[in-house]
Amino acid sequence: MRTKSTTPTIKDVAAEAGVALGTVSKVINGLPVGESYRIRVEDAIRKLDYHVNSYAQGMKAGKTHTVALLIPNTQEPYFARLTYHINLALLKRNYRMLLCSTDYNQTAEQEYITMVQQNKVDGIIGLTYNPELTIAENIPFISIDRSIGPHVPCVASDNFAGGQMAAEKLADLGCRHVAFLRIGSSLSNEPNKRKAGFENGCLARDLSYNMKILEDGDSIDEFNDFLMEHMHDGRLDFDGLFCVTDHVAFQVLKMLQKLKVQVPEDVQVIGFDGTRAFGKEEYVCSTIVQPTEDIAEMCVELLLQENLTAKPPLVCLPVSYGHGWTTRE
Amino acid sequence: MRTKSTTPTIKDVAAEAGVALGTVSKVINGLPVGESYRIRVEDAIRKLDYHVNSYAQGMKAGKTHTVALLIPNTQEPYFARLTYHINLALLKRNYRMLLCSTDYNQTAEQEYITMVQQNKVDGIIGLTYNPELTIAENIPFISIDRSIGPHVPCVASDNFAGGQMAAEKLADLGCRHVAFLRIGSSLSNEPNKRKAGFENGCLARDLSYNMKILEDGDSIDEFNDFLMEHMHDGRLDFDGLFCVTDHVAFQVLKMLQKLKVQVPEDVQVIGFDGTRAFGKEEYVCSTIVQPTEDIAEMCVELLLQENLTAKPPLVCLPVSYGHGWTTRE
DNA sequence: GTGCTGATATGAACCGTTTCATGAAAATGT
DNA sequence: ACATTTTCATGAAACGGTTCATATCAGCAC
Repeated sequence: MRTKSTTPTIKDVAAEAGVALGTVSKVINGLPVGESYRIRVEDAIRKLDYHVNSYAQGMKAGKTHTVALLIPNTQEPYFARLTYHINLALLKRNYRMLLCSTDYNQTAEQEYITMVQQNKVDGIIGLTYNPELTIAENIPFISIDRSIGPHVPCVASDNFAGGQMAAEKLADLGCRHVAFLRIGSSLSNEPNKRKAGFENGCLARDLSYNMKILEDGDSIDEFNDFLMEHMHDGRLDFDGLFCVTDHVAFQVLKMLQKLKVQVPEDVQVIGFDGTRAFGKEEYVCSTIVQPTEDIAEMCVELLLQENLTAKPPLVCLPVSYGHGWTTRE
Repeated sequence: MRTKSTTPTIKDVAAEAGVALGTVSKVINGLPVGESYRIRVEDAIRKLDYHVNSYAQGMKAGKTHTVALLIPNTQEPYFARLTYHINLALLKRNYRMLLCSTDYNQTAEQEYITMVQQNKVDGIIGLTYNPELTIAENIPFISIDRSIGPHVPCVASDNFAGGQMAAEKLADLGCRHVAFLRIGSSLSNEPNKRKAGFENGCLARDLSYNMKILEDGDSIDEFNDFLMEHMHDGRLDFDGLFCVTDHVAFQVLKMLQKLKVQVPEDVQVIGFDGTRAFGKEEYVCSTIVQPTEDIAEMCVELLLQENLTAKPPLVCLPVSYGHGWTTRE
């Protein structure tokens, strides 16, 4: 009657196989071991249904095989998509993900960083607009969409090219007068380059353009005011519209509907992100699609790559055009 | 020149404060300790910026303070919402969440369970329709939306009441002839009770009703066929429609648009879940709202509650009606 | 001053791994 | 057959905490 009720340890395996602890460890880690030993150990592992305790492993190695993801939430489609792909990319490499939703709360963000220190994660992937975030130099950090400092690599879509692509697409679709609507953080960040790219594209394709730039605190209603200003005799004085995100596009489309402006007949609209209804249906509007999966892969790759030499400060990944109902063609 | 570059340990704190290891441990865990000792230790902790290594803690205690969430993905709105709230509920209790996206892959699901054993999580919260899932009895498991076995508690919305509520709401809104559209797993599960609830509500309110029940593999186009069958002279022969999920409602609304049926003038539509555009805007359609936050809290509560005595086999939480553009009023 | 009690600080042992110095056995050379 | 080298299994020590049996000491009674 000597049933060990506890989960088997490496010691139990060693006893069962009649070998030393170190030998079992080697088998587990795929290190060279005599064939007959290997077989005996493998049999014992099977017999006992042994699984390594990765926390004990981690404690010894000083590595936790865990990466924290710092992100405002997991409900907005872009964030949900990022979370999903980063999680997958990490699991693929046998890493765990510690999800830290910050809800744009800056205090929470800093607290998470501390918590993350307690949990001894191996690194952090963070999407944060907190300007005051301080990042201990000893923790590897990859930032998404915003350059935090020279020692922190930033991964983002090629937002400039995306803005340019939006302008060119509108030009291709026959627009002559276009507008750009933006709301977001005034902090220097990658998505802000969409504006410059768009301007660039407009100049290249000889489009006249207007802009309305809001900041995070501002009311979305100001876009409505902007639209009204540009209505003459029930018609807008532009025929193409580029919104900084699909979310903004969504809100503006509702305003346009109220104003009885037909989309895409009277004005064509392009958003940014590549948001799909229910995460899998068609695009909610015509859009510049962010390569979320590639961004996720790149973040994880950069974070986990061993040779720390020369991590690039900024990686821009190519975007593509996604057709939705808000443009013709 | 004896700078310890490594992170400080409890030993360093003890040395700094001039006390024993056990004393520091007690301070950390809030156990009674002489006032003068406590102060010295706390000063030392502050001075060294010490943080406990929770993995070492966990190894000794045999607890990992980690819970696995087994869920198909984090992109579909309902799943994203669940993920978010479960994560929050766990963080609140100082637990970590290991996110396991299964993408409906049954092999992956079972593999995750194994992986989860390796990682020695303290428990699992799972939303899975895998009928073959075997769950080791020694791992605490809480199932969402589906009863897996007598020893596994199931947490869900009150789906029966939700179906009933949909019927009653349609009746209140003036409908006389209604229909129910469902696609989903044929496995016995909680969401399937929406049908019975709806029937019940129809009978109570004297509504005549039709149903179209598909199974997971079936083509969504069959709903289109159903609609066509019920079109006479360009009008549907029912004036209220209940869809098993907002996602189905979304797809059916597109079909209705193509068929030139006006919503909500010709037919009013109610979905289920409480999906919001971009996770924060208005409901994408009129809907029975699942109390996601309560479900999350309940799962976590049930999973972590110490006294294992008498865990309820099924917990149903009340739903509510969420008004969207697809119903009048 | 002695003996007893209660309160509380101490540190060795342990949790489940990995690592590495040690030494035994096998392989090779002459 | 013996010396030398190579190979490789062994198990103690360490990782950073917690626990608990033991040691220390102050307070009190006589």
